[in-house]
Amino acid sequence: MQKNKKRQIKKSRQILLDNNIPITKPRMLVLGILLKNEGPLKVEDIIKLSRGKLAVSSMYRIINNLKNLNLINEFQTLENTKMIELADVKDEHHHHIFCESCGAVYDFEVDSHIEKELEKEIIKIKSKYDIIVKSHSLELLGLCKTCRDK
Amino acid sequence: MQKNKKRQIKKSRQILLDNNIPITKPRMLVLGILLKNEGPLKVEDIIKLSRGKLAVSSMYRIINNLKNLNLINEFQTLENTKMIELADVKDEHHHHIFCESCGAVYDFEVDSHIEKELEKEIIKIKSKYDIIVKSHSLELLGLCKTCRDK
DNA sequence: TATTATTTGAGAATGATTCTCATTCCTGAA
DNA sequence: TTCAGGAATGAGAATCATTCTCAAATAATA
Ligand SMILES: [Mn+2]
Ligand SMILES: [Mn+2]
Ligand SMILES: [Zn+2]
Ligand SMILES: [Zn+2]
Repeated sequence: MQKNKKRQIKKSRQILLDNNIPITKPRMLVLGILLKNEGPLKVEDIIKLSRGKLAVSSMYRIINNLKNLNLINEFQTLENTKMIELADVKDEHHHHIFCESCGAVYDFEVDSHIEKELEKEIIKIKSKYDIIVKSHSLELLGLCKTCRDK
Repeated sequence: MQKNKKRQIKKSRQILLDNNIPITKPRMLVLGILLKNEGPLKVEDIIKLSRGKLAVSSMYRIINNLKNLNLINEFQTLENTKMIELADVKDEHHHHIFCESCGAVYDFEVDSHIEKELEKEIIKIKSKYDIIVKSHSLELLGLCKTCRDK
């Protein structure tokens, strides 16, 4: 576990170095939290997980920071709560499923062949709408097992 | 044009009747605005288009009203502004493309065969994640012609 | 038209996010 | 290693969207 933590610290530092922004305690803290919890987090969660070591205003500033560097994805839950997660590294790409009853969010990937198919289709859109498509997001809405069993 | 307006009024009234909620001036007004502008609107736009004939609080109440009846879709722009549009009627189904530069939002439909393909793929998700998928949303991010030309 | 429950309007209250600015912290040069 | 200058942070005020409250207006119904 200690090993893991060290690796995360190294990784956080590297991310900041790669992006030419100063290595500060608050930024290391936020990255550490995002690295440790791979799923998406609510702003509120990040605040809690930082256990008073981070001002709320700083947290928002840092998140916007990272967002501008395309280091994090942001999306909204069904109740319009903002959620944050580390961005996909190149190649990799994932989507989200929401349970419409309990609001849980799950990551998922589609088979690469359908992702390819999808992308082919998306490229056609350029000609139809005269828009060059840069990225896409697919979200599913459903009912998780726990909620179904109730 | 007058003809069109009358048709819209009739349609708005019918929507309210179908859903068993009282036909009131504010509700007719909001539905009229949503019917007239088929694209998605910001809350702010609806307020403007109602030209002082509608209290802000009422507008929010009515929107939530219609949302609970599944009569409208809601989504967020890139800048996290809420947008609203009349929901797809059965069968029909559409998606959105955002221009990441100017923020414009366009509706689009994917060819039915890929939509089918997509849905097939989505069904598999049930077994993988043990979630029954009810609906999906696909959003594209790109660059529109006007922005490209600049 | 009169009755009654529902809806509306106005503005207060709330909650999330941004802003401000004095203080603290990084970093690179000496 | 120390230090100076510029950038980042913390605390709380300000802003903005949305919800809440409740008295007054309105719609459905007979
Ligand atoms: Mn995710
Ligand atoms: Mn649309
Ligand atoms: Zn659930
Ligand atoms: Zn554009």
